[in-house]
Amino acid sequence: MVEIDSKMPTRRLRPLRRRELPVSTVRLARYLIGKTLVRQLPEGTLAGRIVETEAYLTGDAAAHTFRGPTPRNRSLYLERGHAYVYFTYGNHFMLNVSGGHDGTGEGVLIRAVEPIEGIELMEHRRRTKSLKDLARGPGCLASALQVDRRLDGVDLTVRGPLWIGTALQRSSAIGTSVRIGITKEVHRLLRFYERGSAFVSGPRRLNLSA
DNA sequence: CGGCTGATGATCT
DNA sequence: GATCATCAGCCGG
Repeated sequence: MVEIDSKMPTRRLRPLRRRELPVSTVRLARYLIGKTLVRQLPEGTLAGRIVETEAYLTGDAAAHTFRGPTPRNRSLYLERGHAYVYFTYGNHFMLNVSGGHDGTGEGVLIRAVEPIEGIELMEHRRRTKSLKDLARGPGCLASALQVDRRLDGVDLTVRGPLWIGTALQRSSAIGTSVRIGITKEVHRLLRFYERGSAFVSGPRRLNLSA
């Protein structure tokens, strides 16, 4: 039993309840650091510890909702705790958690996780055995966890194909920086990461101070 | 490690 | 037609 448990750590988890999620999207982005992202597939369970997030807010020119609702971004307007998955650069899916109340177009981009469970499946999918590179960066993360548009709109607060569980281990200090890969609102400090984690993306200079 | 570049296609103007 | 919340590969230091 002990052995099975160590290979399936997500057995000990429960989904986060919606009322536990901060309504403030900035607070949600910080809150999600250290929590567990779980992907359940017929072949097994994949899971990782969230180590890097970014907030995208109302009135934020870098947010997909800046010009209002469109068919693509409608999931961002759902009550907090739903998935917004979109496709970009011709190759990659990105996973967000919707923030705020129903009708508020905010979200948290999940940029990196520390692999916890289903590592062999992730290695196969990503075609690398470098643990730290399996889910480092939002496109890599989506590929490793087999996240695609079919998961757009799913409720992340209930056990299902994709959900967010409680933390397995406490997070160390959270650092703050500018967001990565955007061309607007570049100065805003809306990226959050676990300090000292080897699984965080981005240039080293963004991963030092608080 | 940091910097640069091409790939690739959905989305919105 | 431009843009894009990226990545892998390649180069120089």
